[in-house]
Amino acid sequence: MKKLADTFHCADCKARHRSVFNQIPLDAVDEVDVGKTCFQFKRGESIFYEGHTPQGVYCIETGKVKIYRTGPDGKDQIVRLAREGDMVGYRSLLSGEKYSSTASCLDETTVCFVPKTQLMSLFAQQSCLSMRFMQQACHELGEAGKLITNLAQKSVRERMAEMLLMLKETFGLTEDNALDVRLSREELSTLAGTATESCIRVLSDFQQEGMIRLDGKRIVLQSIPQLVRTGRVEE
Amino acid sequence: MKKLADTFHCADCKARHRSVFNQIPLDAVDEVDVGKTCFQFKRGESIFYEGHTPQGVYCIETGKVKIYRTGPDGKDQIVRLAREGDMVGYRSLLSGEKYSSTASCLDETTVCFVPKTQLMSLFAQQSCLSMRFMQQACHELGEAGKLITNLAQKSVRERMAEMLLMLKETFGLTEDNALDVRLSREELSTLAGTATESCIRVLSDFQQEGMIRLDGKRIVLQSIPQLVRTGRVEE
DNA sequence: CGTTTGCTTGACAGGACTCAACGGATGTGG
DNA sequence: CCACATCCGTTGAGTCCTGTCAAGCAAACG
Repeated sequence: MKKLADTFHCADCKARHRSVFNQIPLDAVDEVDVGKTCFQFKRGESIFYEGHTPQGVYCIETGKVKIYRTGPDGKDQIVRLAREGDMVGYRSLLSGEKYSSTASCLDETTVCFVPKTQLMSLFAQQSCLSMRFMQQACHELGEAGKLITNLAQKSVRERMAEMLLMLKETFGLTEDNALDVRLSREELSTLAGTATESCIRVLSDFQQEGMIRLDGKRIVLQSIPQLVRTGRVEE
Repeated sequence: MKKLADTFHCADCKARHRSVFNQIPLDAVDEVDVGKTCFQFKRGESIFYEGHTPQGVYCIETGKVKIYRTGPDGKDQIVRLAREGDMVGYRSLLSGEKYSSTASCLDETTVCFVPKTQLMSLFAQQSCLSMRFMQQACHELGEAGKLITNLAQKSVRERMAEMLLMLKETFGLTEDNALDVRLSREELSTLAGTATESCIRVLSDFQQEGMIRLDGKRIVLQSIPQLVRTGRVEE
């Protein structure tokens, strides 16, 4: 982790259009910079830890982050993924609880830290902002409900197919249709809520069935309709 | 479902102290009544349905409600329980989505319906209110994360123990330590994310081990510490 | 009082996890 | 730049948990 000497400015941020700050008029957005500190993390480093007390929120400027909880056996469960423009750590701050999860970087990641006091003053100044945060929380709550139903009702095979599609939605594909994230087999299994070995077996099944092609850590999606069918994804 | 001729007044509501409206000063709380409609539901009736478009939010005046999603096989998964003072249906309204779940009454239940326009005008008038909604959503998001980890990592036995404790927290106990909710075996299994038969077997195991006593639909908790241990509940 | 719904038990099959072993990749330090 | 160590990915074997199917009985309900 490295504290950056000069801070990024929200006005310049490429990810602003997809962030919760996107409704704030351009001439007021400098207000968000007040009190801000920027950090750089390497792959594997953590932004915050389960059990600690939140002091503010982190907005991802570049990079990819996994948010996970550690279960009673010490096994991890990824509950959310985030990329540039996404907010992390706001959940616990706003509910007034300690962090219930750890945020760890999947890539080299730069984040802007907005302290609690500044966030609260922003809420007071920009009434649309608390609305946007609320929307965000409510949207994620819906996503969480979906995940709950899937974990409770779908087979490992179905969950794996769905997970691959979710990764596509979240991080997109490279030119050759590979998922644009670097995740270990263990992280994939943690996402799908299964054992690493089961995850590997299902992936190789998918490859034999022509749905995907494995190329080291890279996963190329070859037949999305087939993945949708095996994942029984609605909509 | 019965539309009530006269509406309840928030100022008189016994559940107001534990609702999201509890920060609004008493002399301003009548504002919440504006545009309100009150309904009465019998056990088994639904307040809203998955797929429909939200027009407002429902605040429970008396009664108990389950919020559940229907999975691809038509199997239900309860994602949340609510009681008097709790808000239902706000998630979808505020994220601007259709209902992702159905709310169904476990008891005779009376609710106050606050239309969307009125809620928005309340947000504008009472800045603390949007803050309270946000807190609520963020808190539930934490609960959802807990549920996700449990479903992914715990055994049916462990989840059942945890569920019984959760029901105790949510609805409390009668004088003789029975859970103060009426849930069928099928609803219990839907809560724990398991099959009805598995649910029944685990309950009868728990009874033989002296943790609980079954008396028809009533479940008497006899050893809470033992339940905590078998559920591996943290905190 | 018949019909339907819910509860319970048994038998069975199969999915998914655990344990163990091995080769390959990755990374580190001398 | 090489040797070593560790981590990661993969495969096989075995077990057990958990879901499904079927049937009987009790309870609720109109």
